[in-house]
Amino acid sequence: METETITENQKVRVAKKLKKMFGHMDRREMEYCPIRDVMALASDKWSILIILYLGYFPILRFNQLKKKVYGISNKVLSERLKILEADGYLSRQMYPEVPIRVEYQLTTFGHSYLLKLIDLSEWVTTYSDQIIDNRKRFKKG
Amino acid sequence: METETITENQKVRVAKKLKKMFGHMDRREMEYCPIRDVMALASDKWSILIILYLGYFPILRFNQLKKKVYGISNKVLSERLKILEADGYLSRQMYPEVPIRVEYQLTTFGHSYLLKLIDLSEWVTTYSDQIIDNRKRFKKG
DNA sequence: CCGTATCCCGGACGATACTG
DNA sequence: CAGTATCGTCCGGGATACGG
Repeated sequence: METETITENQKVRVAKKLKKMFGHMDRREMEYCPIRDVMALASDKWSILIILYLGYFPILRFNQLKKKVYGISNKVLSERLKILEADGYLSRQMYPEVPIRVEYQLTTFGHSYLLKLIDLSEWVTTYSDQIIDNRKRFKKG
Repeated sequence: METETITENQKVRVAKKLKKMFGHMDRREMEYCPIRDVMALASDKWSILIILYLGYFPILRFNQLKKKVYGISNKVLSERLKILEADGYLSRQMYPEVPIRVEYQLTTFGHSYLLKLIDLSEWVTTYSDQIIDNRKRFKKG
């Protein structure tokens, strides 16, 4: 399992993108930072899992999500859902039946984010064995 | 600023990828989860910023990084660097001069990860205004 | 200069109980 | 069923000082 080497062409494009991004970050320095204030809220382990599961199962209810996202507590799940809803990644539909029913699903915007998240997750799952291995070798030597 | 709609073709590819990923995650359920155990360690706000800065400035010393990654403390920076080094994203080169000099840079592996991270960060910076806006409207209504 | 060591605090998180 | 409320815990993370 070998990581592809980076071509010069890629390097140039990367440099350009970074330049643009850092320009963006500098301009509003101290005001707000997209990475800290936006990305961090949707790229923690819980949020990622929630979004991926909603990508896989288009509609999920609260307790279904709770079962899928193993180990999450009521409180944290409810908090995360509220944040993700507020930021526009997912929608919440409540049916005032008895017992009550609430359904969550990704918005169009959330689907767009899902694509990016899948790319990243794919990369990570592909290389996770290698990373675990790196970790072990680092510990030893 | 409109989010592109998702084509049927994309949906199918997404479903396939997710199926593969979740299969991967289920198979080792309880043993370890790539998202939790690998991705989460390299996708928190500090790690992202460290890696992006090392993408922009190929070589950085400890205190240079500390200045760039605004607000990070000695302790956290040193912890994150150790994790990122252990997992293979970056290398640490020490020159036993007086005063000592230590240089950090991305490995080839780290560059490969950087590409994915840039994609995500680009998406986020592109839509961050919209997200902030979503957030405000949610608060009001 | 590059960190580690220490101390301390606030906030994140888990568990549980409870309500509409 | 879908959460909220409450409480206790724990640890991430900030500040400072110091050692190699």
